[in-house]
Amino acid sequence: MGAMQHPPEEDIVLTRVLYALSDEGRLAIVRRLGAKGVATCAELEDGRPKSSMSHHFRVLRQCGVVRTEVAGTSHLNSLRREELDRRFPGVLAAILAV
Amino acid sequence: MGAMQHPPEEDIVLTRVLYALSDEGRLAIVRRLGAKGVATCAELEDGRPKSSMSHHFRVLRQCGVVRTEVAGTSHLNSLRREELDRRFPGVLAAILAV
DNA sequence: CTTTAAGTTCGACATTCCTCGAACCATTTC
DNA sequence: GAAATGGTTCGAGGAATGTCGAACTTAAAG
Repeated sequence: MGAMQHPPEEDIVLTRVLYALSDEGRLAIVRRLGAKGVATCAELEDGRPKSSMSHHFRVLRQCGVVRTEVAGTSHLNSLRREELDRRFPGVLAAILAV
Repeated sequence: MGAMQHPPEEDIVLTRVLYALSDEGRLAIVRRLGAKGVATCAELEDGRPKSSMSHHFRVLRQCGVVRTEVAGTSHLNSLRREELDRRFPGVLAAILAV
């Protein structure tokens, strides 16, 4: 199960990113991810069932906000900061700064 | 029909703003509004029917992105830049800069 | 090899949302 | 006053989304 679906940098669409971040739960995930740097799905679940978390991570992945690397049975998630900042300078930073 | 529904500055919620801007049509409206400063609904319709435009303007209004002042039969729309920038510094600017 | 842990996928249900026509309301204009 | 203008509101249809349980997959551990 190697390659998670990550859009290439140039295919990242602003409205999709904004949509992904318009969900409180997902924004919370992104904030904590921004603070921790890297985290597994399990570390960020907040009482929500695994299937819900998986859904949110997929949304974040498909829109290009999060990168997921498989490490054994765990998935290591991190923000695609550089790519996002090149494509939409300042957007993620401004949102995370709130 | 005086008072359009505008949330006070402190009630503006980031996720709602992001959601409002996650629609291509609405983001286009906001961009053109940012460029023109003030515009009536009719000026920004882009082939879409009036009811659709009205819907989008209401979404933008309710989340605090747009302010609408009634002037006769026309509605003058503008961005709530200062309020948004106080509440979420840099967010709107970064998005509009893309 | 069996069990366990970490996530994903599938399916169902409820909710929300977008789109657009039709009817409706003020305000200005003739 | 009547017609025209600029928007809003209502309602319906259809698409997308979030939530969550259940079953499944893969890798590590025993």
